[in-house]
Amino acid sequence: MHAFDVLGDPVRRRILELLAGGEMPAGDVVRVIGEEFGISQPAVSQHLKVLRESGFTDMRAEGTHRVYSLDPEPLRSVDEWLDPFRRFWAPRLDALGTEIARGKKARRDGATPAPSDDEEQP
Amino acid sequence: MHAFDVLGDPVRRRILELLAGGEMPAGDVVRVIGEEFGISQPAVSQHLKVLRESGFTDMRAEGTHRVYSLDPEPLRSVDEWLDPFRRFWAPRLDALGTEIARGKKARRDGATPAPSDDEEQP
DNA sequence: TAGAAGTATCACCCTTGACTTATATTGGGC
DNA sequence: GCCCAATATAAGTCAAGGGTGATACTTCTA
Repeated sequence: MHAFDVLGDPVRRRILELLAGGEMPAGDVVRVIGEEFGISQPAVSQHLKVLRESGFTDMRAEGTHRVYSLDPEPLRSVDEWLDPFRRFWAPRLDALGTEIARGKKARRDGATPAPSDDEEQP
Repeated sequence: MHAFDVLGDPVRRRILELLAGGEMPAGDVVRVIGEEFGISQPAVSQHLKVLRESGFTDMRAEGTHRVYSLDPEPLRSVDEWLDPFRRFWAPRLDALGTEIARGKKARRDGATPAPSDDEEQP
């Protein structure tokens, strides 16, 4: 399952938000999510499974408890996917000068400004 | 449809990448996506509809053509949703812009980017 | 005005995924 | 050793969404 599919479900997004606050046993997740979304223990368990298998969480056993924690890797990938778009709303971040220069130059040359990535110029 | 659901589809993600390179008539999108994914014109048109209705794109008519362009707002929301998680992979969230600039500079200077954070100081 | 190009919409099929209830599994305490 | 608590898995239902071919709509052009 692709990272964006995983994040497509509001329950899973909420679970990740919970885990961003620190590790948590499955039971606690079930309780909170159960209250907030009105779904059963198996439903939550299945969401935890998806998160686990897609790499969003780590899990360790502690007695009969399963303690879940956030693994940021997939979120980081999502963040990276956003990179080429970021220039649309974060003009001052990163290589703005370069981008503007290229855009102006391209326009001067009669081309459509290229979007793709940032390389620096001489 | 929630932004993350929209992004859950690889075809739609690809269309957004295309539009990040500049506005494009539906026909061009159909051609490129058709080649890359092997799906029909109606399929692409339906994806464009989803993108339009969920705010990811703007559209204007130009004769019989429909010219699509990127609207960054929803992607920006996604980016914001990531904020609370960024501390897991971005050192010094409080100065993110600065950090990115510094990283770029370091790379330009020929330094190998360190895998772990926290090796530089103010 | 007819016809073609460009695009959207319709009606339908099929798969996928998010639930449910019931049950299996495993560890701790008595 | 038993039983309960904590969690996972199984089996089944249902709705949503993505695909297709057919068709409608609109605007240029001959």
